Amino acid sequence: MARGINKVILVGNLGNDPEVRYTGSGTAIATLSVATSESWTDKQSGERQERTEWHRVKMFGKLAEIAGEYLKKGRQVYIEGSLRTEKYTDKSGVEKYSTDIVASDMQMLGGPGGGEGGASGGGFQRERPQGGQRQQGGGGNYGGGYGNQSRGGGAPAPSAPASGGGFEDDDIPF
Amino acid sequence: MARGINKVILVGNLGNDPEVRYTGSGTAIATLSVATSESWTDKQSGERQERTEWHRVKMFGKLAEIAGEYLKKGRQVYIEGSLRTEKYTDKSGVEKYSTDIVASDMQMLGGPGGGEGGASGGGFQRERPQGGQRQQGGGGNYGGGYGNQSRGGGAPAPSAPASGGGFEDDDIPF
Amino acid sequence: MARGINKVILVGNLGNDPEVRYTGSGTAIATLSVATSESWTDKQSGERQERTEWHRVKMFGKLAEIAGEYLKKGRQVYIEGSLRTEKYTDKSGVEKYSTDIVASDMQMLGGPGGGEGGASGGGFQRERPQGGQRQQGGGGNYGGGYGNQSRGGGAPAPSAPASGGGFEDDDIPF
Amino acid sequence: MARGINKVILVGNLGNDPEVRYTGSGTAIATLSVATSESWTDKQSGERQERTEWHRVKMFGKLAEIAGEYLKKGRQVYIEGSLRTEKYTDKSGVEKYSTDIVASDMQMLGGPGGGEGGASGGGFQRERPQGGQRQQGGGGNYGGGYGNQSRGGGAPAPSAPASGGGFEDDDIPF
DNA sequence: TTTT
DNA sequence: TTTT
Repeated sequence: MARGINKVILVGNLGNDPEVRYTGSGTAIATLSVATSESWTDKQSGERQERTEWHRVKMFGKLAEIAGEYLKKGRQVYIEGSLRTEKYTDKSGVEKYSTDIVASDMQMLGGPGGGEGGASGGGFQRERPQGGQRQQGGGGNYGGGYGNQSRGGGAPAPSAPASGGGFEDDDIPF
Repeated sequence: MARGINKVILVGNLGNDPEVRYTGSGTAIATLSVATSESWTDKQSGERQERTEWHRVKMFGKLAEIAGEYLKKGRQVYIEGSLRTEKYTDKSGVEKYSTDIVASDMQMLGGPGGGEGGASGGGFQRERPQGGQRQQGGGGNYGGGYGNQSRGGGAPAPSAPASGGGFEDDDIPF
Repeated sequence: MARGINKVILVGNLGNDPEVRYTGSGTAIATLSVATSESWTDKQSGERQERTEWHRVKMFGKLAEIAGEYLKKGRQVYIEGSLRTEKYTDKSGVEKYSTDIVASDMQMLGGPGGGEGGASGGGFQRERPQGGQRQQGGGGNYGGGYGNQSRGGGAPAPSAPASGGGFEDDDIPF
Repeated sequence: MARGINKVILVGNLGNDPEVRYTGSGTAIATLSVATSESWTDKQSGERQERTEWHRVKMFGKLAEIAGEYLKKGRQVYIEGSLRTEKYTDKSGVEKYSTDIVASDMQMLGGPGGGEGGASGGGFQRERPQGGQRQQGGGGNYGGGYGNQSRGGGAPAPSAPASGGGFEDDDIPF
């Protein structure tokens, strides 16, 4: 359980192709660099200004694999995740902090190459949700699959109603 | 998979105790009425105005059970979910539309009874996330458990790395 | 001030060109129909399923004008707004409810025509924020300008339609 | 205008009273330390784990003043803002990065002292929105006022510190 | 009514 | 390092 909400939503463009690595146990880890930018006209100078913010986004497991396969430099993406700040000591012994966004959901948007990138692979479809819930919040993007795994730790909650358990639509008293 | 993001975030108070029903197969379904309000001063009359928006929120499974057990009228909650509009025909044969928020996450906030309501029950804890991902977006609230079940359909995605699979912290190349 | 958060975030495609109308006082009102969809494989039948959710989005003022000018059927958009449910009586005297999303921010995403649609008009740039705050939350999209006006009252943006200008409720063509 | 969405939503508790400073031109700047935490049961050890994430949140102007007046250590808050990473060189000449959340909206939630903290001050009410728009996204919280000023430039709210008022970068005590 |  |  949580005490708190720690949520980040980004829509931006990749500055580079994703970097994908694998852990000893074979879990993919992707790192993305995502730019969000804005521009405005300076009131005093009247000049056009621009500021770009770069976000380091980490993805794990299936989501990382999809990122590695379909995302490319320049591509526009929607990312949902949470902030995680890590403290580390660099080679010179200096303590530093680094803030990442750990993605729980990702969705490719239009843009360069935007058209062809749909995850057509057979492994990513979502299965029929239980509980009469055809529709799911935030839902249905590539994070769906990995979200499962990562949010709740692999096994379904013990108390979850058995799947395939005769939940008929006309049972649903909406 | 999805084409699109359909996300609602509410922080509001319950107008009533949740109504909980059960499907034939035993899945709990809770309906909540959540108020979000705002007030402002009318520019012309200078009078104080207020508008309250009432949201009908549906929850399923474990999340519904927690709502039924811990949420009470007046309680302040955080809700995350998605919009679902249903078309139905009322008793007099009139076609109507009804828009619900299907919750994927919920978190009790302070307020009346706010202090004691933490889900202390043993069944709701999240298990250790895999993939070196100690932390999860939005995550970690009561929706975590049910999110699993509902987002991906019970069983973990087949391709998920085996849990308990020797994923050591020092494997994580952050 | 508010007691509560009432926030909607959509990424979807327009089912039609926006409909733009004007109030008696000249404020533009745009209505958009935005689809978010998802698909999954039914666990029992093994068949591919799809569900599309249609959202009615309202925009006002500058934001509505930009929508009318740049958005087209098929276009992918990011929308941020809030839920507003209206009760009304139809021609046959039946009470009905209708839930809209009142947009406070909008951003055109890639997709059909995605490349050319940037708001190049001279009136929409943001000026230099004060307070050392170069960067602003959510900020910087087309909603920025109108958000000003609508979120805080205060001094309407110079280009905003004059307030107090006979904007009667029955002018509102919802 | 923007190309991108950079949005953070937090619900957490303050680790300390806010620190409030003022720039040379009189703009308030508040720094908050907000904790979001989650706990889970480690699958291997079966032990209870907890991880707390600390977020540094910056507020400016009116929002900062409200924070300074009403927020206290332990208080639960809703924060909406955007990520901003600053590069700086510490005293020993080491380059470091620091990631803040620049708040655009804030709302006090229940909790210690949660009941009494409503912004009763006369200056914060929102005025009647124009355009038939009684209701506003996310809107209506304390960020409304300052959001105006910071999001769009345009005409600063009347009570906003004078723009162009010698707010130099080296005034900014980040 | 969109999109993939 | 992206994008417009």
